[in-house]
Amino acid sequence: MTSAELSKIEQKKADKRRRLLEAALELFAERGFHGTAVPLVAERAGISAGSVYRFFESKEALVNAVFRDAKTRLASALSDLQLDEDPKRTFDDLWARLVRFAREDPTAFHFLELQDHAPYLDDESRALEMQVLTPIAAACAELQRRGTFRADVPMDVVLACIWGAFVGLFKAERHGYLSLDEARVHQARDACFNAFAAR
Amino acid sequence: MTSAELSKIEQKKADKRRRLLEAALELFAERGFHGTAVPLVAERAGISAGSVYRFFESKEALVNAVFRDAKTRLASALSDLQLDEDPKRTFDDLWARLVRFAREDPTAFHFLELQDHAPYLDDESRALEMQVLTPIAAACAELQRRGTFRADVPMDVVLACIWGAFVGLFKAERHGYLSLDEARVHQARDACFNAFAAR
DNA sequence: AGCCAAAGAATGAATATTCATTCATTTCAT
DNA sequence: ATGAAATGAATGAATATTCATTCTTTGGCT
Repeated sequence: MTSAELSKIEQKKADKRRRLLEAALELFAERGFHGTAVPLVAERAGISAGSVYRFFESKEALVNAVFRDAKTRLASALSDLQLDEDPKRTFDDLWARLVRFAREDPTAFHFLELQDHAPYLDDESRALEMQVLTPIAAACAELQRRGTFRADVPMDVVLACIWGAFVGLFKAERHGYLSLDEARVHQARDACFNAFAAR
Repeated sequence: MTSAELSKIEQKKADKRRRLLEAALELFAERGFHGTAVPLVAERAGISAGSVYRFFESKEALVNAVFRDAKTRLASALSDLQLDEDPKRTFDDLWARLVRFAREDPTAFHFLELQDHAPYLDDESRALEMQVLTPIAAACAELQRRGTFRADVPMDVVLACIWGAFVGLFKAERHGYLSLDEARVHQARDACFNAFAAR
């Protein structure tokens, strides 16, 4: 067996794994963990039910892998946030990255929104929760330090409100209450900024 | 049979129904619909598994009843919102009512947050979704009409952000990211107001 | 009142179904 | 031809729902 052939097989295997993760992401996002049957995931991924267990030792292991995958993608969308001279730019950059993730990976966004803090997530998955908040918190903290954001409102409150508003915005769009063009996304962004801007 | 005796039995039956709805609310909020076994709900309600079906024809019918119950309570917490002379007062009243509901009925709040738009909700339950948004939308619309809120940001966006921020705030508290005293709740309220206040 | 038969409510074991997981068999690549 | 990979029917545990039985209440009768 040549190394080229080996890699071909590895590639095929990796591809199946990817399809499996994607199918699971879609179905879990749509119907929840307990509401999704493993054979259905297998079918959507184009593999047999039995083969699922060649990749993941249990349904729980699968959902944790899906979670880590999605969370990691979100975290990397927020990594290397630039702290610009102009504080508003810093905020705009943060917001733009969030929007980009929600637009480019809407299923992952939906999944993370639903499965957060679920009891079937293991410790390693739990640990990842922070990793996303950290860069957002850092950006907000910097805005506070510079006096752009009011210093009297605790970090936690700022974060919860901004993140909540963002999630609410895209959830409303998903449910058809709302259609978000770029102008509206910018209005919402500026509203969130103004909410905590020092006067 | 006297009417007093009749009412005693009716009362007992109504009491069981209430316990059943409450147990279901708690468990569904905690573990989700598919993650909750009917016999467990029965046990927590202090009745037998079989008796559940004397009250509700199926698990789906049960979850829909729970949903309507919770949604109705939230709706009534927002009914008769006062439109004060002072626009800020109107907003503060709205916010205070939301806080009151989230504090007095946290399980219902949590449940509604999770089960919104779930596929097992029927048309009647879906119809109720609006009922809650309506008074909030009316209050915000009035604030826009009076020029307190900027008129260039669409209603939908204002609503989604404020509701999202509110939910995010209490979700963060539930997850232990945050502890909310009255001062912080007021800060968040004022931040939401400022977010959309005309300058 | 006090008793009794009929109706109704409640029970929880039994049933039917669904679903995660396993494994004997087949397919495929080398 | 051989071993790894894949399959999907078989397994068994879990679970929604049913139903034969038990218990409670009711309302007529003396």
